[in-house]
Amino acid sequence: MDYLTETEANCRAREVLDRVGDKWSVVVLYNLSTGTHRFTELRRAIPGISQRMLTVTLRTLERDGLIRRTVHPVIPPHVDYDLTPLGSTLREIVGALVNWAHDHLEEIDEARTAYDKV
Amino acid sequence: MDYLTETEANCRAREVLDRVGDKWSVVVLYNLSTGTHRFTELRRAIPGISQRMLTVTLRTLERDGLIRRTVHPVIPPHVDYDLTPLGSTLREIVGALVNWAHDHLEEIDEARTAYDKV
DNA sequence: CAGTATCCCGACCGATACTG
DNA sequence: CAGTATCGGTCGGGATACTG
Repeated sequence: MDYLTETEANCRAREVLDRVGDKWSVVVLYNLSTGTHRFTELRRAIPGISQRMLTVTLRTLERDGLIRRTVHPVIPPHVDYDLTPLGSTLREIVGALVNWAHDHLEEIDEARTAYDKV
Repeated sequence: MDYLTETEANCRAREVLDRVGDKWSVVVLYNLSTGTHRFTELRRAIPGISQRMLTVTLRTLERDGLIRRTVHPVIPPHVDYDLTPLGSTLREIVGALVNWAHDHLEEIDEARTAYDKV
């Protein structure tokens, strides 16, 4: 693993990391890692996300060029979301992150409990 | 890459991802990836972080068992921070994330500009 | 179905001052 | 040096209602 200098790592990269690190982006990207999904599919797949926040998150990811929004002009409306090539370069990292969180949930819970006990 | 079911990926893991994904955690973890650092070293290394937020971030990471805080009882105070074994398991992922952000800054900027122009 | 549009509360976080 | 304490503004984000 190469390490960037402090300046490289911390200055502009922080802006980008803020994006990836907001409340819902990683989960949305993870769900789109498996392929194309519609708005309502994502809403169902992500417990707790509000309609507003799903919209906002999707727009932000689209603006950043990470996902593509495809509108099919039919009635009722049909909109598909999938990863762009740029978004696909995040697939591995996002997957690793979600797997890490899943694998270390209990360790973190234990650490918190131990910390709070003191 | 194995994909977790929606439920596995989204429920409890979201709590953990919120931690990793907050404003400063990734940057602090990244800086500690290179080894032990003192409070003021981190403060200098991370432009824009306030004293308060560095303290809060370090406490949270310590509580979650990701970093270790070592107080040397001398005057003036000397406190070291480094990754725990659990924290070390995040090293690769955090490094990949920071490198990704650094490598794709321009693409994202271009995507934003293009999106905003429409 | 896939959104907009508002309202509004609470937390996040920066600024500042103080301390063992 | 490495914090803690307090204040206050901003804004993330939930709830609700409405629409092409």
